[in-house]
Amino acid sequence: MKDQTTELSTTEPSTTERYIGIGELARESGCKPETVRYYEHIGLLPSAPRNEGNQRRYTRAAIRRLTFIRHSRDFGFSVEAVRELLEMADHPAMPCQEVDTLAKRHLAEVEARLARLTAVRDELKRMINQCAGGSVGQCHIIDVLSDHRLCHQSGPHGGAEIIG
Amino acid sequence: MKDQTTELSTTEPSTTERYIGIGELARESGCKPETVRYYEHIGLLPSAPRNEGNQRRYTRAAIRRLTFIRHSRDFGFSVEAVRELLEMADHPAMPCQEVDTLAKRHLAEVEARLARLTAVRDELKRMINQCAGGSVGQCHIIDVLSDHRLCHQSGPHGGAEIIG
DNA sequence: GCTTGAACCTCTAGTGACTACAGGTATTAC
DNA sequence: GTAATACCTGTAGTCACTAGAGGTTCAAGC
Repeated sequence: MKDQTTELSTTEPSTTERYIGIGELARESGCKPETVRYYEHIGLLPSAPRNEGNQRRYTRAAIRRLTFIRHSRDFGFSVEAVRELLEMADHPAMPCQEVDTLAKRHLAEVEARLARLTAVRDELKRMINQCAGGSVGQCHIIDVLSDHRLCHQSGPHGGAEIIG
Repeated sequence: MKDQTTELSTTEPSTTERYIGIGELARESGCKPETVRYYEHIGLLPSAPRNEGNQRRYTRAAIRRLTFIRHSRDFGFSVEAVRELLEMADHPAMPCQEVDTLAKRHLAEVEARLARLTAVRDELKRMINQCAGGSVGQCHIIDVLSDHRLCHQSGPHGGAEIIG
């Protein structure tokens, strides 16, 4: 189940390994060349070695590291959290408690977002269903948006920044 | 149930209405003075009249309009959608079909986000539960992040930008 | 060897929806 | 009169990229 390819550092290519360009790396790991350059710029990926024409050359190790990054981002971890996860993944002998803590904290945030988003969905559904379809002046949707007291939820819904 | 305060335009204060400052307006409608100025800047709120000292003065109508904006934003409507909703609310005689369409489109987006966020939550839970608590090298969380094939979900989770 | 087109390079600016700050002016309470 | 607070404008920063300008390098075909 577990092999030796877990290490995510991109150092030391083996003697005859094939190098790939940034385009192929991007395709293989599901992102764009611009994003790869951006990740290098902010230090999630190490500076890639260059060929004589100043173009970046990558090995398979870079694909693994970038895939890890993309996958972590897909899970909603922030770039800073990904930075910490990479740091941990680069030290396989360390205890994984910190990884666990990070994941649990993120889960808690995801669940909070889910709760707020669910409340928003329910309220949206309710206001759409109650719209009788007349003029704007009689529109229940506009009413609810005008007056918080018409909401079934008690508190505010949580702010747009929280629900996406 | 319905009164004459639905109109959201901030024109024509009645002869003896009390004016309030930007701070009180912000408090009353649940946002910050900076945000009020920002909304004026992007044209969601009309330019407020000023007193002799160049400070903005508002009436109750501004509170209603700003509350509508904040409430719509809390529901996750984009600023551009809020702009359209305000335009509609300002014309109460028009049919409310467009309002309905806007709300339904937004509901569909919210439901899509909910589905992706739920998938992320389930996968996060699974990987946290399967972590035996040893070293990073044996950590199931790191494994799953390294290798998409270990996910129960088939496709990608949808991208961080989508889940918030 | 030459040409063409794709891929690559750097650097800057833009996105959305605010938020924060700097450096100044006005109002209000005592 | 003075001190604290509220307000003003304008600019820059946030997050995680994305897009574009303007140029260079590479790979394939002739």
